[in-house]
Amino acid sequence: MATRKTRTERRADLIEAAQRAMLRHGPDGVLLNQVAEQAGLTSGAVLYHYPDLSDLLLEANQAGMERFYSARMRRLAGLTDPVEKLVVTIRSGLPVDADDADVRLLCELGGLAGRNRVYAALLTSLFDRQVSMYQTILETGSAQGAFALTADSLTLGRNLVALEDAYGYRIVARHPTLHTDEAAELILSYARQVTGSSLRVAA
Amino acid sequence: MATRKTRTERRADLIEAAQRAMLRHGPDGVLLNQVAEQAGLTSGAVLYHYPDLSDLLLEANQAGMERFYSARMRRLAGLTDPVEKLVVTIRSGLPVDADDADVRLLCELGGLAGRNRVYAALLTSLFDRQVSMYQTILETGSAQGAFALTADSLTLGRNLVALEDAYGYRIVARHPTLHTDEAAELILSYARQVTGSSLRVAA
DNA sequence: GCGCTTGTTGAATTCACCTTCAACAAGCCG
DNA sequence: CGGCTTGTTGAAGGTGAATTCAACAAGCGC
Repeated sequence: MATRKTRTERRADLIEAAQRAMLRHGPDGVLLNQVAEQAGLTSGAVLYHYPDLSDLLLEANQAGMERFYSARMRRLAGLTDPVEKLVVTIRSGLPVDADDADVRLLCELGGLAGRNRVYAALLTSLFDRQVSMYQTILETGSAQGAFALTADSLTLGRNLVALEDAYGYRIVARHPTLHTDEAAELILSYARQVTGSSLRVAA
Repeated sequence: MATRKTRTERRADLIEAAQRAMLRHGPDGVLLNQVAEQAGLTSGAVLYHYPDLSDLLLEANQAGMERFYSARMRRLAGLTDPVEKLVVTIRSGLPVDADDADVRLLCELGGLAGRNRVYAALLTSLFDRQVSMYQTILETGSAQGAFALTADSLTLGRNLVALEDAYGYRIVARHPTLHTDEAAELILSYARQVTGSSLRVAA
């Protein structure tokens, strides 16, 4: 029997439980009882807080996306060197390993997006925000003379995010030789070329 | 009442029906009756040919992947100019529009791959085969003096396939401004840079 | 045209999940 | 401490899907 919690606490628990359940069973295949099990509750209790399961799943996925995006921004916050910013940001766009929860969830949603307009819109927005993030890094670095960009920042930003995304899928699918380090190096090879920088952090 | 067909014909029908049903309902959410409906049969008839639905789904997805890959190879077959090969191949890796059946199915499977080792292996294999395809194009072009590659062909091939894949997801998710033409141009911008070629087909 | 194999249906069964709800436990506020 | 709100359970009922199977139709070999 689960300990009684306040409305707010329980809703936060349920969002995490829903994320875990979706990782196991997929965002559209997940069952009410599976979420309840992850939360250590009965299905009735879940329904008490979220009368419609799809509302809970949507909130859980939005929360997952925001966590991913804000973690990237937070890592960026302390840095000033454009080269360091770019290198760190490329890393933070990749899953740490094949079991990375945030990226696995994003990949699941990517599949769904073809037939679910809501998730499609959310992912599109996330993509565009990440592109903007890169554009800011690239243009700032360019203005400071650290980068000599070979194309407009929109093109470069889109390609950088695209590479991250695609390698995220490969890593999550457990490619036997293409792990996080290799993926980062592949993206860096592109970044070096289009920034004209060796991307070595100044001493 | 469906007309009676031979074993082979019906199995081919069922594979197509399964593909359509998966496009509507997702590869892991699809129901036996939905496949039957697409085939114009009852669930019993489907089960007669495929006692286990997951076998049918697997065959349908393998068939989808092979069709995608072999269509790319076929488009390549008649060409001799390395520039033309590269340009055509980049195009053939993108969905024609957001409703492109083959790519939509591949995207669905990409999401699944995080928790299904079989589909993960199939997609990994498809990725690697496409990388090899690009490597051949790039190295042949390089040997013929059409390209001056800026990195090893494995790096470039992987990045080209990665870009295709990622933009496939964006297009399928109906990005408002990033359509097939724009995606092709983004990938071409990368290809130009790493081949040192304008990628204009010689007259 | 007869009989056998192959393909298909429709109904019956079973099972899993969702949904609802009456009962009850835990705090909180008077 | 007594009543009220809030959170939770467990069981009951309803629904829908998978599965099984007896019956039947369509062609093929003879």
